[in-house]
Amino acid sequence: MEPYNPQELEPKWQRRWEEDALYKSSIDATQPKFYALTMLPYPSGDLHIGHWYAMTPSDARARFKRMQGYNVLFPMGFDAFGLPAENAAIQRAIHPKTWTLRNVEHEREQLRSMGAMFDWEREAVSCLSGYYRWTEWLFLKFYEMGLAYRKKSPVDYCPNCKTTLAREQVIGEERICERCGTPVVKKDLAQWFWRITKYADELLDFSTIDWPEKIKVLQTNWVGRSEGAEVVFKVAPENLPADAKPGEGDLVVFTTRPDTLWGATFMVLAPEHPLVNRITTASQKETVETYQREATRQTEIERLSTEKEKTGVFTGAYAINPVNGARIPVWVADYVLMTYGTGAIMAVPAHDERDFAFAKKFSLPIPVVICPPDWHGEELAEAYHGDGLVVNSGPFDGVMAPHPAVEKVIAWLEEQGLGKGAVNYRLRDWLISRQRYWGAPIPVVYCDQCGIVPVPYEELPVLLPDDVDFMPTGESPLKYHQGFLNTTCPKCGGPATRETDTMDTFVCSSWYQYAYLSPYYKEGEVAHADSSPWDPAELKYWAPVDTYTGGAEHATMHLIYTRFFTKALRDAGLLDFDEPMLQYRCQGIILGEPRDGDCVDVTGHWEGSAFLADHVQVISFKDRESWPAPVRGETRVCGEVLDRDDVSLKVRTSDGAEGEITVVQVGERTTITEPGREGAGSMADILYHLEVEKMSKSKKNVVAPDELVAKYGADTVRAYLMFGWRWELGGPWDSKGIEGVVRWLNRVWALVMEEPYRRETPVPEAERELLRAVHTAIKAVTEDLEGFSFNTVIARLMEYTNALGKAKEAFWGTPRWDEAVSGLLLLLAPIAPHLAEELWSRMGKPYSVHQQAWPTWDAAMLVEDMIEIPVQINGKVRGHVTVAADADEETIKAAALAEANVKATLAGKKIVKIIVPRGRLVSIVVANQDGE
RNA sequence: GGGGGAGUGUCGGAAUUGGCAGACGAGCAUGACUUAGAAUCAUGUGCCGCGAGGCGUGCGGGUUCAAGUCCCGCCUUCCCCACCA
Repeated sequence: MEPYNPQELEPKWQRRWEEDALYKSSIDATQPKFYALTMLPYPSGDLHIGHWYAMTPSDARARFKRMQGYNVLFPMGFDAFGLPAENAAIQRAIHPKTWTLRNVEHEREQLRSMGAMFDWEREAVSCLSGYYRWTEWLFLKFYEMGLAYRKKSPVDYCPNCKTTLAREQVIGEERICERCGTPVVKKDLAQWFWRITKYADELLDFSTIDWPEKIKVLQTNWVGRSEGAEVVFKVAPENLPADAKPGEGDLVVFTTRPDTLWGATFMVLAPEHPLVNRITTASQKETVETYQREATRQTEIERLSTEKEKTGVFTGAYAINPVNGARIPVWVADYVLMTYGTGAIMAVPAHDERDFAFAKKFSLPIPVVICPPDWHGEELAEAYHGDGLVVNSGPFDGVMAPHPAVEKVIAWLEEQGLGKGAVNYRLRDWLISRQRYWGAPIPVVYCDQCGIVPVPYEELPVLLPDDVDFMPTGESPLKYHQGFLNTTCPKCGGPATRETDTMDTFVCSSWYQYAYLSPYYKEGEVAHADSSPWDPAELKYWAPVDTYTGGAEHATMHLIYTRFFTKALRDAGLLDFDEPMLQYRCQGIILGEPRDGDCVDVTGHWEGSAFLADHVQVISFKDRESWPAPVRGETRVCGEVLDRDDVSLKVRTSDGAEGEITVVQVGERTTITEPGREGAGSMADILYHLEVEKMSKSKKNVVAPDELVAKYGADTVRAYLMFGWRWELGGPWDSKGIEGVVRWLNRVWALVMEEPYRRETPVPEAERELLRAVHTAIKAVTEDLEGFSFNTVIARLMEYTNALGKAKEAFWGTPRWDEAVSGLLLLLAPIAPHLAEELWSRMGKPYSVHQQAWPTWDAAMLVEDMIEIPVQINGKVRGHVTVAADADEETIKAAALAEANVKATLAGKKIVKIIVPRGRLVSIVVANQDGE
């Protein structure tokens, strides 16, 4: 038999499919459309196994949909603007464009080797002017709509990336940069923002989309809507400066619990609150100013202190509680944030834990909660949980809190003119300015006469100049490019300067799903305000995306931005739906495989507790069988490397769980050799012991898909990535597990290619069984592909392959066999497209397997004639009986009671009842003779 | 502190949504074919026990004829948010 040779047949079919434009997608009104999309890669130079893990199941599903009769669009492109290109330019004197396009070229080839059904005619690369002129166009549109504005404010700045970041791109408590992990600092800068907050409420509505619960929760928390009231407290008149304007003393606070207003005993302002300096009394001035300075510095330094002891100072001023006229002190404290609510709070120490802690520390009044004497246990318990009846609150005593007390108090505040119902969000407007070169220019000009002037639509694109000098500091070269910088004002014709900031790359990827529909639309033609960035006919047919797949790490970045974009584009009249992706599913992450370290055999001598090495001999972890036994001797140390840095090795110098560890110092004069390796080795080449960790180049635990494809073929890699893990969870790579898939695909090959040595005569029962296996497989594979359960898809296909292996001797050469094997190949086509195509053609079937209809199952074929059902006695299985599948309950009961082991177990027991649920199981309940 | 995942053999993971726990693989063991190995094929493989049998889905309760699955109370772990008023 000719062996299965994926290295030969995969490129062959890839060429054929391309020649025949098999995956070209075009509008066809007679067919239902299906827009399948998977997140596009950033062209960093090499696709890693994670890209394959994300993309191949998505491809399999797109292929499945196509066979089901949908007109499928499955495009691919590159998110090609971004910092790494610019850093490469600085480090290696290569232009970002050259670097990027070279990487695109390479990754495109890698993607082709996957054998995916990407429609390359629709490829879009975001750094090309044909693409980014529409990104600029959209900026102008948003500006026109009032969705883009420029504002000076304290913003997050990454000192390493040398640029500002959006709130979403600052991660965690350490407030580190999403890209490089450097802690960000605050800077006061004039920046461009997009008014995503306008859509805050709409972003909370997921009712029309099928997205994972996890992502919906993440986005909901990110938007952080809270309902409550704004209440106006007035600063005591004597604390206001003489030049105070009317209304200046109004201190607006936001609270979610207006029903606790009567319990407010003091107020707290954020240190940055504008009123602080106006109301602080002369005697408190110095204290307050010192505190403000410290608070500013605190936000700039890392705020890592886990012990968050409350700090604050008294302003000397008082305010009047509007609901009861109480005169309460106004404090300044950094636990109140200027960026949330109004930067001022009323403090209710009886109700709020933080207020309580603050009041206690500074001896501020804490009112005692008084329970009415007639409260019972239940009411007290509720009060303990924050629920209860309102007390000491004027007109609201006796009302149930928090509801309906909150609503009643809000209505009352509005009636009295003291406040109003209000909603607050955690979501901030999206800061899109980046102080870097490699991004889409912000199409705006600054004129001394006219101020901010948008570049006219007709003048787009504002091109990134190629002839720029990159600074080692990373500072944008656009600032020094006179040709780019100096321009004339489109309004008055006078001299003006261009905006040198570029847009966040997340802007480019916020609309790429529409860019694919007609890439670089109308390139070379002049655009106008009423143009469209895409072909309206394509949009009408394909959009929105039906199924989107990609990493969950984008939950509060790309995935929220693109929803915002779609809503804004809808309001601009550019499209007529509300959500970009109707269904979204996310995959997990493939982590590095745990491994032993290399073994080192070191000669040297001891100096104190450290062993100084003269010579290090490395024995690779791959040759574990030939490792010498661990040693810790006077002049020799030997064992597995557990860890490594530039100058030392941690070596495990004893067997067993305890693991004695010896530190080996490696100096200038130490020589390192490895058998089979030319020349002197270096510390960086020594592999150290790894637990499960993320893949990274420095740990040398990266799995390269190209190598796997070269060794096993793309179909095997595809199938293994679908089989090895629950797709949505991911997990550590297992280099042995792939062998199971190799064996399977070889069995599939042999199934079609190898005549059986032995023949059997088919019996009718075997034929029914074969048919049942076909239809069972069709049903399971169809349902599991639909439900993104890729690992069980493969398991079911393996089972089916095994069943065919058993049937082969009896059915080889018969129409039944042909039918059964064809079924397997059709089900296999989305998973292993090359192998399926090859075997399909070798069976003499018409090209192409990918243009065949997906098989359907017949429910009648799934029914078995005889079934084996378990018999339980008091919940334990005591035997099995085989009965006709359609046997009635009485027949089944009789069969069960006649079964030998059941009979034996029942001896001397009294049957209480017998249950036969759905005819699939017999459950007998017995009691002992003595009635127990 | 708040929110959301996850916890099943040695490992990856299955379990018509309450119905025989461990599908499908990996690994391991034994056997066949080989001078030998690799490959392949066959068989076995949750744990304890020679056996009958008992015990088993993070832990403790509960509901039920029947619980990995439902309810109550915990533990561990990962992720997100966090002086958010």
